[in-house]
Amino acid sequence: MRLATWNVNSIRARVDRIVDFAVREHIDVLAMQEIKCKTDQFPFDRFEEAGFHVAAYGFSQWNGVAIASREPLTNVRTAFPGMPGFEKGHNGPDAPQEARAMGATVGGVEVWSLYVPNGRSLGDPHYYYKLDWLSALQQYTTESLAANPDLALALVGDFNIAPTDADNGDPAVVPGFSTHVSPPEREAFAAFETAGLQDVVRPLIPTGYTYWDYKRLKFPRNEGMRIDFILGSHALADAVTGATIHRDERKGELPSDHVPVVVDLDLEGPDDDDRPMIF
DNA sequence: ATGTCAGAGTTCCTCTGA
Repeated sequence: MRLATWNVNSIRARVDRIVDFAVREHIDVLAMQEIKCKTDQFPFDRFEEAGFHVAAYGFSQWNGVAIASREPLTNVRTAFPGMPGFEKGHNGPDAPQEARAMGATVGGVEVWSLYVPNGRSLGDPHYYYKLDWLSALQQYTTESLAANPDLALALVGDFNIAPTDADNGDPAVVPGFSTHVSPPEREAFAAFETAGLQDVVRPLIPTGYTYWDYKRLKFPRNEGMRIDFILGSHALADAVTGATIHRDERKGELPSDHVPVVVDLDLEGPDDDDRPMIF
């Protein structure tokens, strides 16, 4: 299985290049974030013509997540248990949930397409919403893997966190003043490792960014950030055979400000090697 | 220079979010 994640920054603005990419790169499962449309505005037909099933979820011009898959998606969910909401500048137990998470099972893998809240600025209500949201996701992950330690679980998407200083090449993002690099955000990211997940791309691609702001020639200057990740449980991580960050997708006409991150998975597992050969 | 985008409403500009 070839699994990809991409913050597309509006599916309608660039559906051509997204479907072209999925077909050209033989993507089996494409998790998308920031589709920026309502569910019924999603260009389902364009994906279906190319041979994909799609589940999409959005209810305003902001946020929105989707998963396209060669195989049918089952157990589609539009929130993880305990997912906090946000409304009118404040978070809290009564605030409505946003369209930031979609879970589905495909090919034996539980995949979550995630658009972690941006945080806006340190101390902003949105920043605490971000931390709460990550905490609830970590709790869900911990409980899922406690109940089923061999679950093939993939949390993929735009985490809006640069976990190390090497992941931040944008001089406008300053430790102590900016979101994405603050210790609480980095601790929230590291907590997924405690929960039993690992970044399955970094061992194969130690450096490089996945996002470059549109402003101020950030891409030509390579002042980007690594904020898009594929985190996997041990059952998923054991199956990884390759990874690619498609930096070229930041080039050309109408690019998203993020590029796709892809992993190849051999989910047949070691049992294949034990199977007797029959001639 | 917060120098770019995308979407929607207050529409052929201004606002919000990123």
